[in-house]
Amino acid sequence: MTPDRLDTIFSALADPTRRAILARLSLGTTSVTELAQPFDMSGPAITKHLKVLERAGLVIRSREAQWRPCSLDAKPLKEATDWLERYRQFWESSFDRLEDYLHEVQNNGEQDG
Amino acid sequence: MTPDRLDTIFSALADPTRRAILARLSLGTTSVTELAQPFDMSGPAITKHLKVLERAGLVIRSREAQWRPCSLDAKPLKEATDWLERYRQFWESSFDRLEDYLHEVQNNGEQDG
DNA sequence: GGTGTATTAAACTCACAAGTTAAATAACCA
DNA sequence: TGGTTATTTAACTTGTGAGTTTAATACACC
Repeated sequence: MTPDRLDTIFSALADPTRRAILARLSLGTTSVTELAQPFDMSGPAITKHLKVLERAGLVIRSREAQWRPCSLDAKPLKEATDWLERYRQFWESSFDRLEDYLHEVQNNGEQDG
Repeated sequence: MTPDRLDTIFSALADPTRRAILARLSLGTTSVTELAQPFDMSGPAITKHLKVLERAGLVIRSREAQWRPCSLDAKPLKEATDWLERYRQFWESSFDRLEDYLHEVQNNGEQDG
C-alpha cells in the first residue's frame, strides 16, 4: 500500500528536529553542516532527516562545490493546510459547546482515561 | 524525551485510517463499530487508532450503555494550523521563484534524487 | 444468572523510523 | 598526488507503530 501524500507530509512534520530544520530553512538556504549545528546529533542522522523532508517535497537540494545546500519548498505545507481547513469550523464556531458537553458526560462516567 | 504536542498531533494525522475516522466524526458522534465499518481491519486495530487520536486530543469518548461513542474535538487541529500559518508566505508569495530557480540548478547537477 | 453485543486488553509478529559508528564518496587546495 | 572538508552510504541496534488473534470486560435483555 503506497502511502498517501498527506501521510508523507504529516509524518515529516511529526518530528521536532525536522520542524526545527524547516524553521531554519525559512530564514534561507544553508548547508547540511550548519543545519546540524543546533542539534546534539550525528551528521548521518541529519542526512536522514533531510531525506525524509526531501521525500515529502519540503526540501530541495542543489550543489555548490562540496556542499549540498538545502532550501525550503513550502508547497506541501499548503496541501496540509488545505486538508486542515476543512475542519476550521469545528474549532472556531459554536461547535465547541458540543465538546464542553461531552467533557461533562465523560467526567460523569469515569475520572481519568 | 517526552514528545512535543505537535509531534503527537501531526503523527496522529499521518495515517489515512485516522484521517478517515476524523472525516467521519466531522459528521457527528458515532460508535466504534460504525467507525470500523468502512475498513478492512479488525476491531482492536480501530480501538488502537482511536487511542492515538484520543492521546492527540482529537477524539473525546463518552459512555452510553455498552457503547463508547466517539466525538471530534478539533482544537488540536488549530494548533497544527497555527504552526503551518507561519509558512504561508512561502507558498503564496513570489518566494516560489526561488524554488523554480533551485529546480533548475538541481537538474543541472544531477538527474534524480 | 445466562446469553448476546460492543469494546478493550494481552500477547504476539512484522516492518520501519531514528539513532549510532565506521567507511566511502565528492570536491576543493596545495 | 595527497590532505582536508562536506556529505552520504552501509551495517547495525533499539524502540515503536500497525496489524493480528484470542480472551476478558461491560452492559442490556430476558
